[in-house]
Amino acid sequence: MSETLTQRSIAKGLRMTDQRRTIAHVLETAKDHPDVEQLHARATALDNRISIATVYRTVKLFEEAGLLEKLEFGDGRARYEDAERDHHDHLIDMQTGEVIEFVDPEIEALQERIAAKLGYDLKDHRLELYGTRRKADD
Amino acid sequence: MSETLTQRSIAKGLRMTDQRRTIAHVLETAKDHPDVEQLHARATALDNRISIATVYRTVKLFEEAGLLEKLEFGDGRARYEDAERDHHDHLIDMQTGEVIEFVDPEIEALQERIAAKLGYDLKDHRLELYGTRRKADD
DNA sequence: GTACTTGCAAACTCTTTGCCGATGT
DNA sequence: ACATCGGCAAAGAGTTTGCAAGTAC
Repeated sequence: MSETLTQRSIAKGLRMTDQRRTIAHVLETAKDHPDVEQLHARATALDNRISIATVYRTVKLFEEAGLLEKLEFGDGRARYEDAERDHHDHLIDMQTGEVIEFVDPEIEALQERIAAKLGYDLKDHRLELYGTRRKADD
Repeated sequence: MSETLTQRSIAKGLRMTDQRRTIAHVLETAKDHPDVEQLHARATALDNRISIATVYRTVKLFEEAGLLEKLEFGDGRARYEDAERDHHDHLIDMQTGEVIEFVDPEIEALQERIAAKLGYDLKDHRLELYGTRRKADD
C-alpha cells in the first residue's frame, strides 16, 4: 500500500511512459492541491516534452484507474490527490481559496448516518457532502 | 424576511426589469437546483425576451447582493438557490447527480469546531466543507 | 435625461479530442 | 510488430464581455 504511484500504475496494467512517470512523481511530491495547469508547470520543469493535453489525459487515466481522486472546489478547476493517502476531508476558504485538510471521525459517522436515514447504501453510491457556512449567517 | 426575491432585490437598490422579475420568479418557484441553462429555459417559457447572457448576469448580480447562493457540485455547472431559505447542506450522489438536502445540527457544530481548531474566525471567512466518501473505501 | 440593462456575438477559460508521428512492451 | 501514447491544434462546454439599442427611474 505504500508503493509509488508509478508502481501502482504498472500494477493496474497501465503503460508507463516518461511523461506519466514524471506526472506521477509531481503528484506524489505535491504537498498542496495543484490544478492541471500547476501540474503541467511542475512536470515541464522536470521534462519539457510534456503537453498540457497529456497532463489532462494522464490524470483522467489515473482517476479512472482509482489511483487519484478528483477534487472540485468550485473555482472551475479540477485538482487531484493520491487516492491511497489516509482518508481526510477538505475545508475551503472561499475568500482566499485556501484548502485545509482535516480528519474528523464524526463527519464519517455523520455521512453514514445521513445516507442511512435517506436510504442510501454507501456500498453502491459515492456521496459527497457540501456544507456551507456563511460569515454572519445561520 | 419572507419577502419575495423581487422585493428583496428592490430593497437592495437593484433596478427591477421584466427579465429580472421573471428570473427571480423562476428561482423562487424552483423546488430543485436548476443550473443556468435550466433557469433560462424556464424563464424563456414565461417571457421569450430573455437571453442566456442576462440569466448569467442576473444570477451573478443577485449572488453579489447576497440574495442567492451559488452551488457548485463538481459537474461543471453552477446552480443557485435562494439565500433566505432555511439553512441546510447538500449531499450529492456522484453517480446520478442527485442532490439531497438535509439539515444536521452536528455538521454546523463540526464546522465551527474545525474552524476554531484551525484558528479560523467564521465571522471573517466563508468556509465550505467537502466530505468525500468512497463506495468501498475508508 | 441619464445611467443602467439587454441581446447578440465574440471572447475567454477549462477540458476533451482527431490526427499522425513516436514509443512501450 | 502492434497497440497504445503524445504533441499539436481544433473543438466543446460553460461563462463572461464589448457594443449599440433599449429601459428604469
